Amino acid sequence: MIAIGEAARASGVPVETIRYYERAGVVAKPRRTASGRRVYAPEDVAALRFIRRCRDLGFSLEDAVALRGLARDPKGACDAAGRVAGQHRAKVRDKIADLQRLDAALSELVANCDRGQHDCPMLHQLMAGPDPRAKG
Amino acid sequence: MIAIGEAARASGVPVETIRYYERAGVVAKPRRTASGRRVYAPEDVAALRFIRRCRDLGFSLEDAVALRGLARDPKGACDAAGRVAGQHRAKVRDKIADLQRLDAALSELVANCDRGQHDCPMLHQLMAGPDPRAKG
DNA sequence: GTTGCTTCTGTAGCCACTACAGGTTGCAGG
DNA sequence: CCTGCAACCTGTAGTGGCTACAGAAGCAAC
Repeated sequence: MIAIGEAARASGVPVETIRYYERAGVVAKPRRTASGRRVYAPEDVAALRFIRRCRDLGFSLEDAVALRGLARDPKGACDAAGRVAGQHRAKVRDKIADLQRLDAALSELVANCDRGQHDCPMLHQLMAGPDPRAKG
Repeated sequence: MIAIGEAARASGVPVETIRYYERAGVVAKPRRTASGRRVYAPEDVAALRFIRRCRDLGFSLEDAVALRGLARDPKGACDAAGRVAGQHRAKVRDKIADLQRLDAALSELVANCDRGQHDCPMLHQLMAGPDPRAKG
């Protein structure tokens, strides 16, 4: 039974974020002392740590809550968890691909730059580049 | 001299976003008709298109505004623009690296999953994984 | 004149926090 | 017992870059 500051240290979740999680319904409301201070049991700390690990892996809070639910459920949780993680990984890979396209486009633009030219080819490209329809 | 809807079509920036850009000081306030409707000149549309291309390349609005300023300035703009773009590309690459680490971690976790096991190794890992100090 | 599209202002919501302001509690030292 | 200070409390506003309304008004065509 520890205070919020110690729970923060033990879970790796900042104090303000713990309170935010409580407000947002991500974790259960902990008990309080007579004076109104939050008091955390070991399982509350475990929940916070679980959420933090999910967040470190890029899962949304919604996914994190779902995974936490699955972790309690002994039946068929592995399949479901695998599906959640698989979908998340697919999104991560999509984003990597997007960023790699961005990197390539930026590299092409920057390549002809920074040589002190009169007319900047990058700025020219930005002014006259792809038309609105070709957005992708 | 066109209305906002046509400016949106011509620039590829949605109407609501154009108004948001105006509020946020990203683009200059356009003239108005007697009844208060916004009226856009070709150079206003060009500015919107410029901002949109910057956004498509992942630049922040702040960078987009800076680049637009440089595009007007004939002196030394290329160097400065190259620096802005170079820094942005570095951030993009950092993010790619982050996401690739995420992808690897997720792949490892998912690998032993989705086989209908009794105890899900991924959920176990999330419950007992890296401690709060080893956050990176 | 009336239908229906466009435009107007203003505000709230998204995500996941983060950072206050302004007050209370708890504990240690003197 | 008093002082001082850290930790805690609630509530609210801000971040970025939109997006989505509500409710009113203008404008063109039939």
